Amino acid sequence: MATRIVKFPLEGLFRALSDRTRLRILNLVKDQEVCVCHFAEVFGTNQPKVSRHLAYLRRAGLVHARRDGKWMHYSLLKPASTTAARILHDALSLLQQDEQIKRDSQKLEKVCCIMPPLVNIRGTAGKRS
Amino acid sequence: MATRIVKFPLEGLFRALSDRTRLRILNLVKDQEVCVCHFAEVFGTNQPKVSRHLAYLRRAGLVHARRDGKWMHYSLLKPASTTAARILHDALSLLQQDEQIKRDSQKLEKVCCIMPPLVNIRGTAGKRS
DNA sequence: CCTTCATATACGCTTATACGTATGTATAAT
DNA sequence: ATTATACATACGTATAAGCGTATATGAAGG
Repeated sequence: MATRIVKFPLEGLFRALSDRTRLRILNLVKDQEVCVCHFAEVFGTNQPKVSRHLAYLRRAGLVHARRDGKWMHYSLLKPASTTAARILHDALSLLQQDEQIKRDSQKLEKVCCIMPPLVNIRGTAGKRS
Repeated sequence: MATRIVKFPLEGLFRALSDRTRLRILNLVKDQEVCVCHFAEVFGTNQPKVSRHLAYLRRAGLVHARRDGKWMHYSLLKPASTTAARILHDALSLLQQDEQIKRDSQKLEKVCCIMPPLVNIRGTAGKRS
């Protein structure tokens, strides 16, 4: 909890939403928990980049992190303010018109099916469901 | 028209809304035309700062500038996208809960009454203090 | 033309963002 | 205990924001 991002809720919310990667993340966690490796997989980018944006969103209070063994699962956290929540909701619904966002959603669907939390089905069978 | 700000509408909109001064400007032009000197007066800040943020909002397509002799009057320009327009509307309505924003609106009301566009009624009536 | 007023932009500076790469940390497996 | 995995953070760097001050531009008026 070192650095605080939002001094006044609204600027903070908008700044959090002013980055493409963060919008893409929020879109993926819109209605499901997603783990870090899946973001990186879907976006085709490196893990630290994803982690940094996730940390940003965490500090902004927009996502929640849940540890599950070695994995971290992120989910959407609705803002306390109902209007802020509405803005976020509107933003996410408007995003659905974007091609890249649509592709992301489709990719996530595939990736999640192919490898549940991750491709860790090592020795044992479906460790993860 | 030199620099373009918005590559993808949504990030651009959010970035435009991620600054306190710009939110304050948008609040004031929410339902009336306002000239530059009034922004500076209400915010108690210098004119270049206001002009720069107005230029930003102009490039982002959020405000419209109308020249009237020496004065420039700015007004709100609804985004083409209806959802973007809704986000902007929601943002502005949520802003009404902010104390500084409320004070701004009140100040503008006074300032506008005291000096129409500006103290430019020169020969005719009272100047301005 | 020269001045004044209203506004816009240029300049120099400081701070904030975003990034890739490298390293740290926590959990789990061997 | 050592190693591997999943993730977080530190570091260095490049670029963008935002600011105050100075200056340019454009409209009116003398």
